[in-house]
Amino acid sequence: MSGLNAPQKLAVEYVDGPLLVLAGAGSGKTKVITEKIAHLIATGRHEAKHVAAITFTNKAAREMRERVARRVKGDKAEGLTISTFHSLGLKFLQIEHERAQLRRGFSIFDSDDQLAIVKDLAPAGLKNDALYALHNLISAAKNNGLSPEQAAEAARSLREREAAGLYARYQARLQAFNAVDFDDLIRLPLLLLDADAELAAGWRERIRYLLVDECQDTNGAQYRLLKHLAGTRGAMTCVGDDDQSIYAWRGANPENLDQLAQDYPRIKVVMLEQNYRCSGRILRSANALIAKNAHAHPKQLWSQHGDGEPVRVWACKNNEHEAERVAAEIHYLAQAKEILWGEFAVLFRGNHQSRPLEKALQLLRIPYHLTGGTAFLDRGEVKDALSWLRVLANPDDDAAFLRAIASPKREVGATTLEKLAGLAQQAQLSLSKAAENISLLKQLTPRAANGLNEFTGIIHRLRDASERLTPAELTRKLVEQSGLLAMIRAQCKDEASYLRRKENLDELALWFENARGGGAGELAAQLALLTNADRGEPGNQVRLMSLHAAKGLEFAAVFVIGCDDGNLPHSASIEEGRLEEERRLMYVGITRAKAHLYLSHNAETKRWGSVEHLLPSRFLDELPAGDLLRDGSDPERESAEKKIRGRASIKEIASLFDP
DNA sequence: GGTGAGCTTCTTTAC
DNA sequence: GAAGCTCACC
Repeated sequence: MSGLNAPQKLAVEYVDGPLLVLAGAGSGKTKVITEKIAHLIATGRHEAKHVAAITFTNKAAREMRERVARRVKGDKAEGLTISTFHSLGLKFLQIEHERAQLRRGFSIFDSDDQLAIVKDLAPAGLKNDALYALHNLISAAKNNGLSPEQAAEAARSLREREAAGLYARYQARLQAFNAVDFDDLIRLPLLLLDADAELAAGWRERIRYLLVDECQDTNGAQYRLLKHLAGTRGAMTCVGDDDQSIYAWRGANPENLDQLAQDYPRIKVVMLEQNYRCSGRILRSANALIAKNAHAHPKQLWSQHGDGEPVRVWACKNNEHEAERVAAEIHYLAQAKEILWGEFAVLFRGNHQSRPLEKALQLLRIPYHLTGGTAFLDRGEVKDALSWLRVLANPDDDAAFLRAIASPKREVGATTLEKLAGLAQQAQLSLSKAAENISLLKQLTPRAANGLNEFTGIIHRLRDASERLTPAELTRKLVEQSGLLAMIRAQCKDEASYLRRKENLDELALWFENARGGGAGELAAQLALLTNADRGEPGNQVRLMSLHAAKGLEFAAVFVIGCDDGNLPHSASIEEGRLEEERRLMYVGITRAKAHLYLSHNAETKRWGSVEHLLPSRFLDELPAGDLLRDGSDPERESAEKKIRGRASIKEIASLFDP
């Protein structure tokens, strides 16, 4: 174990009881976790198969897996669990599915599927935001580990009581579909562990040492789950930073960090306050910003680094201008400072902000990798194929059936489906099973029955074949036999768009090829937990991602774009009084940078087609003026720098490639 | 039952 | 400014 400072060393070596590591940004917390895993294994304290590290994003899990692989060689790391809370919950449910009253191949409902249930059950005519609100209330109850009954008892308003009633029916619907939603991946394991001490003991036997990253992001249910896994002996290390709590909107409860000390009075607390990442000016900016938040336990982050470059604050005309400046500056810095493409990151509040950037980077032939969002899984053709896989694995998945039966169209329309739904309900069957039922089919028009028969036939053939095929092969076969490929071919007017969509389907199959464990159904469930962030290896490419996705990463040069009031902080968060979380988000962005930091704002932006005027983010005013270099504040320096860069516009740089 | 024109409507973030 | 929805029409 090399290169650890005293508190880091203490955190790694302390294994005699529960440990809380309060780790400031850039203080080496991932290093502590990976070193600790290596330490636990190397000292023979625990075999790898009894150690589990939990993170919040798949990306963080992968990052940690890579770092552990570099640190622990050979088969020593065999059986080590590094996964997200949700992946662990999924694994738990796939093993314990019977106790959870789920059948093998159960589906995971994504946000769209979930909302569709709410829409179906809620009073007709509710607007989208009311439906979202209801779903959020259900989700909040689940995140607190409440059952529908408990939610009803806890309800403090009419709205909440109505939502609790809806929750009960929502859950019944999921049960009927042999499906779970994201929240159930935490709630159901918790429910089972609460109810069965033996089961809990069994899982503690499997997971004898637990490490939890980003502990401030745990919600109520996750916190109780981790207590189950750690048990009363508290064989665990929790790492967290309340200043980087940015997930309250999905139920995260940073007070869980304090709760730990109450639940484990013997807990040892280690503070990591030395920042190894940021230059002096960057760190001072971050410290000044976060000091505006109320703190129960203020940290003092310090660093041995020199001042470094000033933090640049750019006033841009609009998003295109901003993107062009960023691209040109990256182009310049890469040459002048010999910074690799992969050491640049452009961070933004919303994923849609990447578009102008992509254009500008393409213009300059700068390779980039866009992570974040769920764009891949949201592609229509990918959803279609996944729906087919879900029906194959889970005949009770009505949501998947409804999508699959309509892609491609086979003369089964809304009228038939409504009729089928009625018949299915009477017979207590799922849609897919009802469609296989001859006597039920007789009650439909011959044309509709034909269409359903055709569908059922294909499903049966694929299901038979699925036993001999790998998930990847099954996916490829399905794409052909379902008629999906032909449908895409017919829909696409030009060859290029056909190929692009076909490629997405190829990529789906490829993902299955590289994934391990389970049949197509299990893999399809795992896939539901992935986002764009988890696709492909980002090579030596400029990284484009949301501020949320950037947590835990570091780069030589960071551009935080769109520092506009209303965007960062976001207007919705301002209205809901979540300004401190927005400030933490900005803090996370700033502290990703090692040497070069750029914060840009815009005079105007286009929103839904029309132009909107903007003011700079209020957070920019909270930064120490002495460490900033604002546009226009130092004309002499600016003109000197312009001379060094030697070019006026991105067009001129681009013309070097395309004369 | 399927299709396209014309209308409305906007989750930021992610498992 | 795109995506989804409704409705008239084939």
